[in-house]
Amino acid sequence: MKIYLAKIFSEAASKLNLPADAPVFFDKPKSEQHGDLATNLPLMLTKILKKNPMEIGAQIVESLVYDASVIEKVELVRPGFINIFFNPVYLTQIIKEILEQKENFGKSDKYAGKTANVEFVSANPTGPLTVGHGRNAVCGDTIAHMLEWVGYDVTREYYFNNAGRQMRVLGDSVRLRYLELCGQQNEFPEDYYQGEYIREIAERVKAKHGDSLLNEPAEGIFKDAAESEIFELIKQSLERLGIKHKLFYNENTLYTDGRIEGLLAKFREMGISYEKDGATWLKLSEMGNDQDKVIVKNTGEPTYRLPDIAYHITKYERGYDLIVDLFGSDHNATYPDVLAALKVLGYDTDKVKVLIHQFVTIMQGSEIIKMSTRKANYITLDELIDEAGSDVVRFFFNMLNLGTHMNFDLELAKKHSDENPVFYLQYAHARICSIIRTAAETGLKGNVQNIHLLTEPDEQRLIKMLHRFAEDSLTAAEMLEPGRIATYLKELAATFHRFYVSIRIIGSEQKLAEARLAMAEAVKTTLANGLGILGVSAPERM
RNA sequence: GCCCCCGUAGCUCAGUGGAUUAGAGCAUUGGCCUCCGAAGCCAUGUGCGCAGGUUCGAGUCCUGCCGGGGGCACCA
Repeated sequence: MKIYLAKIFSEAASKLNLPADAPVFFDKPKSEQHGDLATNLPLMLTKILKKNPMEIGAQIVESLVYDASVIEKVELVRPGFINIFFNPVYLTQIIKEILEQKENFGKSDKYAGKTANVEFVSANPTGPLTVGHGRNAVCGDTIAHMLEWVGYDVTREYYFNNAGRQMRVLGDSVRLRYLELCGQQNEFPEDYYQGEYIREIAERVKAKHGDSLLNEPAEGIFKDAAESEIFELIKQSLERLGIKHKLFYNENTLYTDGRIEGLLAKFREMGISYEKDGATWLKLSEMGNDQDKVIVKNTGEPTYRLPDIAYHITKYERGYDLIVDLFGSDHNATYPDVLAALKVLGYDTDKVKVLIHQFVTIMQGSEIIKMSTRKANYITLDELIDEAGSDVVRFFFNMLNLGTHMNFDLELAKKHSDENPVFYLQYAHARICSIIRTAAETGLKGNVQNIHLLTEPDEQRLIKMLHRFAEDSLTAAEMLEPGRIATYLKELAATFHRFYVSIRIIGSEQKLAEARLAMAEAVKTTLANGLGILGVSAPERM
């Protein structure tokens, strides 16, 4: 649609000898009276041509050559907008397209042949996933879906670290609980993992090994048991939300395959690292960042920055066209270091999109719940799924833009009533399914032969919504914003519900009824496709 | 002290520099089912944190301030 407009406008522009690079930009006007699409081109050209915008507009409109079966009317209004009205009959053709393309309707092949890597969740296996991780998990998966929707071949990846201090403490936490179970009282440090799941792991270790591990160090059996059990829990939680990573990348492999050493050598060779106080520093201040940072501690252990850089290099080497990292806002200070280093090393950092989602504030009633894995003060993602269900959880996280500081209302999420926004969409889908069932009983079936009859305002509004799907889902993918899909679907559902109450399908004149039913099926398909991107089910009945 | 994010209706949030009139949902109040599913529809509102600036035009861009969240470790 916009492509066609761009074409006829550029033809007009060349006739008028207007600058070819003029910013032709079409926009959906807020008011229906202003047409279906509008451009402010005359206003934009005022500056360049130093002429009255209305004069420029008049010339453009005069030179426009368009097909009357596509565009019904073009009008110029003050102070310098050109409004375009589409031909209603032409618009109805979309219904035919949708019913032919079915689950593929709205997809784009714009990025076909490209590959993308989406790294998300990436929580270390120190405890069950919390509601806070839920946002990252759901949005990451939806972003991956969106990229697939527009043609990318996507690798969903989970990066984790099973070495380091956190994991030692975890192993030792299990060890101490085990000793307790064996009758050896001990002081359980406050900064150890307090969660009940630690005891459960210790119980299973004891069931398997009895008292034989009294002198076993934390690092071995205890840590390994904790890691594998917790990782299983995490994978199960994710699976309940329909999330499956293709690759779990262990930070440790970066050490065993020599990448860390190699990278350090490279930094030395390039003269961008130096030794001070027994530690190795990276000259980030020379790369435009605030200050130099330590990459190897005086204990000889690297800080997270070094493996992070090495890890991203592996992503480049694996040849992705797009690299997406989704982090919580607690990481917002770390990624600039990594990007700066990559840039100095000669990598194209434009390929990397670092997305930061803001934290989730959990509200239970009016009470704010502060969460901490260490203190075992949290609501797990599993508990939330138990109570609210996967669809609600996915929709809640998907319906907000990443930058929004989210207030997650547990009470609302648990309510299976009209207060819960996800049901609004699912209901529209189920309602259409019901209509189709009822119609079938009387032998009525959708038919695209007569869709040109759909010219009522409520029908046209709905048809125009259908036109927006492909474009809106492409924009959502390019902007990496799941919330846009949800916003679109809410509008589509609302438009359908309004149509439903004002216009009858079954019971109207046969040809009209068939056309309307075909349109309803198109809406159903579009809703299902959109919900599919979000990972939310489209039920036939509720 | 510095950096990132946010501030839109009572509440949760949309809003890609444009048009007399800034939108949804929930909550409130009042209507709508002998008729395709009322988990729906219609009606109901003194709202863009404050102050400047850029622009023909600012919720949207810039600066400052106020308020909230997250960071600024030889923790990840």
